[in-house]
Amino acid sequence: MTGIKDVAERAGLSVATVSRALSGKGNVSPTSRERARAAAAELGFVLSYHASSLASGRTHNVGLVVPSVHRWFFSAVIEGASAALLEAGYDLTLYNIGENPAHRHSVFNDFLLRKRVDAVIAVSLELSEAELQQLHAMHRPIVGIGGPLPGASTIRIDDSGIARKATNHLLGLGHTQIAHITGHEAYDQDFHLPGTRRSGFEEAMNDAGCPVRPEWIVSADFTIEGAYAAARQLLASAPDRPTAVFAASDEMAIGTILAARDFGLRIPDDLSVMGIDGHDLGNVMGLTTIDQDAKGQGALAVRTLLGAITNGLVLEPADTEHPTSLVVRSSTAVPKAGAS
Amino acid sequence: MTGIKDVAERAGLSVATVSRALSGKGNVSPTSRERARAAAAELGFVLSYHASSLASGRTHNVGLVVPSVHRWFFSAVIEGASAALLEAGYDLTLYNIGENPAHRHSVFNDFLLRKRVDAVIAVSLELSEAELQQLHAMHRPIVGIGGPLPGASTIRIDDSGIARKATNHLLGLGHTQIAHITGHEAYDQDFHLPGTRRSGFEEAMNDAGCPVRPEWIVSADFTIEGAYAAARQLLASAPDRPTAVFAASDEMAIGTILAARDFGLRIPDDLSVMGIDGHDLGNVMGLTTIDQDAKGQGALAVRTLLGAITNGLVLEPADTEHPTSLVVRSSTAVPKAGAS
DNA sequence: CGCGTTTCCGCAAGCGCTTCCACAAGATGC
DNA sequence: GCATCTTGTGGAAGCGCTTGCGGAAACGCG
Repeated sequence: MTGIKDVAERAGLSVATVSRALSGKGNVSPTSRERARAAAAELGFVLSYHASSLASGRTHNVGLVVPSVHRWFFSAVIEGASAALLEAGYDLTLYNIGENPAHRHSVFNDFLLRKRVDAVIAVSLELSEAELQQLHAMHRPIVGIGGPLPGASTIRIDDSGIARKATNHLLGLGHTQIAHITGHEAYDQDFHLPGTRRSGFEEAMNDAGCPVRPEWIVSADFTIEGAYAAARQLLASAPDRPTAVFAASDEMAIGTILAARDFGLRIPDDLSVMGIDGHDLGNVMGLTTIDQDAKGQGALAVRTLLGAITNGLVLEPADTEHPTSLVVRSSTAVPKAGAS
Repeated sequence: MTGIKDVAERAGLSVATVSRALSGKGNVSPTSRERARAAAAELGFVLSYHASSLASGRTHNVGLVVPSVHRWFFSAVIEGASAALLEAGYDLTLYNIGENPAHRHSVFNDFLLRKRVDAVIAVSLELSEAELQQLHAMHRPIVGIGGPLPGASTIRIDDSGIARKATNHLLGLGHTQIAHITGHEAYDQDFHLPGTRRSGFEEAMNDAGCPVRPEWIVSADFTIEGAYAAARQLLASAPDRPTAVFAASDEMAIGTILAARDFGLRIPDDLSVMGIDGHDLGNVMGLTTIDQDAKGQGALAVRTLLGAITNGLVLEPADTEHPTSLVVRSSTAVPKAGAS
């Protein structure tokens, strides 16, 4: 294997100068810099990042902790973060927690402590006291996405506001009989997200003077499958059916649409449906939604961290609100005349 | 930061012995081993993997190169691989190539050569000569999934066989008017996968004495959206419509089902649809499919690589065929009497 | 032209581990 | 009884870089 020594020899420079030339730090004359570059290129030399990390303390590697890689939000964040990191020359180490508690435990008590990452992005994770402590014990910048993360900077969206905005969209079309699909309570304990969106919904309804019917608030697990089942129950009773459904996520909105079709309901004629997210399938499904730009959130997290790393300053815990946008497609419309 | 030196001091042992005790290699008396462990635990000590890698040449890190993290197959492979790696104490570095050619270039010419990974898993990537060369220049074990990878071990499924199996399922139900949704030619150049599945389809049709109608073979880009558009065209002409569609992937089958619904076609009464994959949505959509266990393939790739790493032997290029299974759900049925 | 600055560069000391080697005991063989 | 293994341990030499330090060369200024 060719090392920096070989490059130095070939370039007729010292190892130190080659190191500085290639990393761009320190004063190196343009001539030497060019010679170092040329020699490295000719030899196909690429720095050993282990050695580099060991010597410099910088790993050029960011850890990304996610609860799952399958669900839309997480894969979108990964996509956004990975592109931004690649661009910056950083590696991305993925820690996919999954369902297994043992895995979760080892990620926090082992993997993250290996001093292999310069920074950590944690996505939608509600951490225990102990986990939080381990995280901070790394003494590395941390950014949380999609959930609170005490002591760390977070990127979030205005969940309550967008729920109001979504509900107002339906109200504005003339709907008054609106159901809401929220997340299970278990999720609420973690991220408070279902509850926040739900209260946004209720506020908007109250402001409009529309009663919120408790039996029209059903919960699911944020997946298409789960919402499909929940929506089937909601839509089962023909005479007493909402004219619109606001789901707390696009995946649940899609499940609702699938369920509606099973009952022969036409979207949006018989039922308007909207969600929150900006899911890729939204386009095919004609889903009206509020786009939260998950990719952008991932990229922003990376920019935040890299800024902190290169400035060497400790990341001040701060909340950044990420913008969202209403995307109107064909799943929402004025309620059919005659529908109550 | 506490280092191995502190542990050694606390345990009353030499650094060398502590290293051996913690790694489990070399001869260490049970007493010393226990003392080392205890001291490490008390200090909350976790090895610096940089230093460890530098000294030992082993990184405890595997690189996973994927074209995208969004599409089902890739995220399933990631999920499977990540769990298996976590289990083994290995880190997973994710290289998401994406659409950007510059990213692709830097992954192969830069990132992978940083000597940070012990092995590489490449998923569904058709590599150029140069990329292949860079990959092999790492001198690390490589496993390919979902596509050929010259000079490396690969894990694959019997594409032709499962296409025949799928087609035979439809034929067995009594369908003769079967359409096929294949992948675009561009994909064929890469993975040969669409072509292989397509010929499996054609073989089965020929064997059954059913004519293959060229206008009933349409292509899409393997996504739900793409197949949705393609299927709309396919299904547009009411009088002359297939009674069944076999899509080369579940995502495309789902797109087909969505399109069929737009035309008021009932699944499976008016149209049987099946795919290949084992997509999570298959359940909700009632999709008959051939499950290829992508997670299992990811896990198998990891096991193969770890075996090679720990045995220190070069991985003999070998093809492993991963088993698949027919999953019959509600999207396929005997064709309606009266349909041609 | 001399002197203080600045720029560029090489030396060498690490970064925090692993592992080769040597060595001291205790175990074993004849 | 002595020679020979085996086992457990510590010393020390790296692994392949980065970077502080000091010297040499180039520069600016009166």
